[in-house]
Amino acid sequence: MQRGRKPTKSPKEPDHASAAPSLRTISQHAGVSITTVSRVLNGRPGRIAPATVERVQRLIEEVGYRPHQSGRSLRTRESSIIAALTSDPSNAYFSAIAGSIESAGRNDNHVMILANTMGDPQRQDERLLEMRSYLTRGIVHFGAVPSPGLQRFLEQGVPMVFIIRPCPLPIEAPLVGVDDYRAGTDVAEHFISQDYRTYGVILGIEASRASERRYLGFRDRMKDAGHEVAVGGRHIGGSMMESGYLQATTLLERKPPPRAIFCTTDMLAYGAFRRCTELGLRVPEDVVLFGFDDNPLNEWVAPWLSTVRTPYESFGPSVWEVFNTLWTDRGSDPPQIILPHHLVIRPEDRAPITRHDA
Amino acid sequence: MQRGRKPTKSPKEPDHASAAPSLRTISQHAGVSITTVSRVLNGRPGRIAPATVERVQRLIEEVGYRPHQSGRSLRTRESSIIAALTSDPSNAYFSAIAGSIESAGRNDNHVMILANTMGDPQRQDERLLEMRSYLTRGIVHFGAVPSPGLQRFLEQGVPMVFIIRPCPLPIEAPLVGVDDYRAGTDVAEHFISQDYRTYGVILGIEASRASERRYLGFRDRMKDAGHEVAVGGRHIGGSMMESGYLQATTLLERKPPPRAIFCTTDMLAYGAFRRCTELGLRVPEDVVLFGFDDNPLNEWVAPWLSTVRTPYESFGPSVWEVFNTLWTDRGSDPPQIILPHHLVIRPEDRAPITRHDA
DNA sequence: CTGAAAGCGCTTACAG
DNA sequence: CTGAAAGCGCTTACAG
Repeated sequence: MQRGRKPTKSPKEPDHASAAPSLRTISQHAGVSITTVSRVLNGRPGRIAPATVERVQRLIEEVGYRPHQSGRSLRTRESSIIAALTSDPSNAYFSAIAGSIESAGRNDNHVMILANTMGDPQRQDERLLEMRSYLTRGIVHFGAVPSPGLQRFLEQGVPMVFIIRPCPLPIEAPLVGVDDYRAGTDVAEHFISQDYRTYGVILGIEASRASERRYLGFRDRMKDAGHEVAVGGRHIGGSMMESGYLQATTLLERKPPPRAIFCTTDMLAYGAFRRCTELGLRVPEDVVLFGFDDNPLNEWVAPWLSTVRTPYESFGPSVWEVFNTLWTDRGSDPPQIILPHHLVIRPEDRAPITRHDA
Repeated sequence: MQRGRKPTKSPKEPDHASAAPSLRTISQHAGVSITTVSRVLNGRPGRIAPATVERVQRLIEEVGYRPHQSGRSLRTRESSIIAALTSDPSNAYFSAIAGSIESAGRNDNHVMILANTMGDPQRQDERLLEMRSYLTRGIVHFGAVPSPGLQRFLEQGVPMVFIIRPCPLPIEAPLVGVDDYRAGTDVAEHFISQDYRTYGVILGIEASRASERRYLGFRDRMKDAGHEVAVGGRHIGGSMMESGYLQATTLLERKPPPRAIFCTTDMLAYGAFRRCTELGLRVPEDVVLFGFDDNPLNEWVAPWLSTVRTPYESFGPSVWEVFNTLWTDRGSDPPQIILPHHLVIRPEDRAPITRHDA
């Protein structure tokens, strides 16, 4: 099957490629130039005859034409892709936020790539390079770690926004998060008001500035009130739950054991919970666990977990807002959005749910 | 700043674009043609002088060059993107699977787009069209709904694999899942062996063939044994948890209420659990709840939930295997991989976790 | 072992 | 109001 003439067909032609129409397809059917179709598509200047617009639009609709992104972004040097990089993909709270970002992006026809860095600086850099090769318009970080690549990208002005966990480098970077320090003091305040007497804390990874700030706020307020805080340890690999379990093990061996424990994320508290039940301790009757994030599942399966609720549904729109700022007035101060938080004390009085339809 | 000569520069030139090297950058620095660089990059035929290879490779490494995906896929009419479409992004079990797929794709330099269809046929079709405009190499469906677009894409031979929930259309389509019917009978078998006497079931959405099959297997086996099964209702929108809650409400109003309830997914069981606790019923002492999937969080926060465990870590590699089959021998029967399942009965004897390092 | 050239699908000055 | 043409970065026959 040798064919050797000049105007070669496309190089590969997979079976289903025939199905994907191009600008040319539309232009031929409509009897106009591809320029015109492109302009209709983008609502561009150089106004086009209403009749033409309508005809072209109908055609586009009919064949389900969508411009090939590769052609478009090759030309414009810009894509409609944003990337969400995380070191902790199993975190359900992150999933919820990722979902909210994805939804918010929908309105602007953006698409979201999800990538796992495994919390490894080298992999993170690899991912960053990869994302650039896709001309991603923006990168969302959840749990970034310090790395040379991160530094370089930050300096190059690649639009990046950190969610919840601030940039791990000593650089002012765009952020959507909560006032971690303040939230920590709020939890301390609550503990003090309940007069729990003995206190402990279970921490996330060393590199997490969010975890650090929550802890500092908590500890500072406790110290002010003259209370000591026992530290269970640090997250040292494995899952957060495992880590919470191990740190709880350490804490609960103390004499006396802490009556109330602040965990800097719900996942840690889940692990601690298991240890408590193993020891026959009831939560919160014997040991109070206080988490952070309010994982969406809590209200169903963790009625024993008090926590700091952060509005995960708001992250999507806020991240979007930051990106828009970044895309338009580049050069201004890095935008930071601090979302409100509040304490959720459980068990709470729960009203039975009633069917709202039917 | 009017410039009008022929060899125009790139159309837009964002500030950070300078940072992204191209084939030309490398070729100039190396003093070879872009053809050669491209060949080194792809390990292509027409063997290249080892010295050249090395020089080029060093350069690539140095500047952190990665080929622009838009250029590449415009030329090859193929991308390295796979898409995961779901109607249920908040499902932690799905997140776990998505993570496993993403990891598996890593090895082959693929990237994963995550998109939410909201279970709406129209949105699903919109997403499908959009994914085609990105030339996605494959689409993974979790909870697809019947739609004209789905049908069309299936017929056009776009590589798609359904995970857990089979294709909702009467078409044989690639699948990675479990033997749902059999799993349903297994649960029934267990219930019977425990002699729980009164039985109920809480179901997912009508369109879910997976949920349906689990139910049928369960009901058939129960019927064989002469037991009746009370149906709580159907998922009719809202979250799965809410739905489980409402169906449990209905079931538990019966006289006598079911002693054991099979929920076709863990999320439904979570909702049911809340209703049980509201009514002061203990799980599993008063009401046995049996779920499906074994959400990774269960072992930490739901020691009361027995469930059918499906090996979510195996999904990534299996999905990949199916895609590879689809990409190579197109035309053969749609590959289907049935992963093994087993019952997890909780509360189980749990050995305390010990630190494996340090 | 290496390179010049064509062309994938798009957008956008430029010229009518 | 409309179109011809250039060029984004890549891969791949084809020709040395």
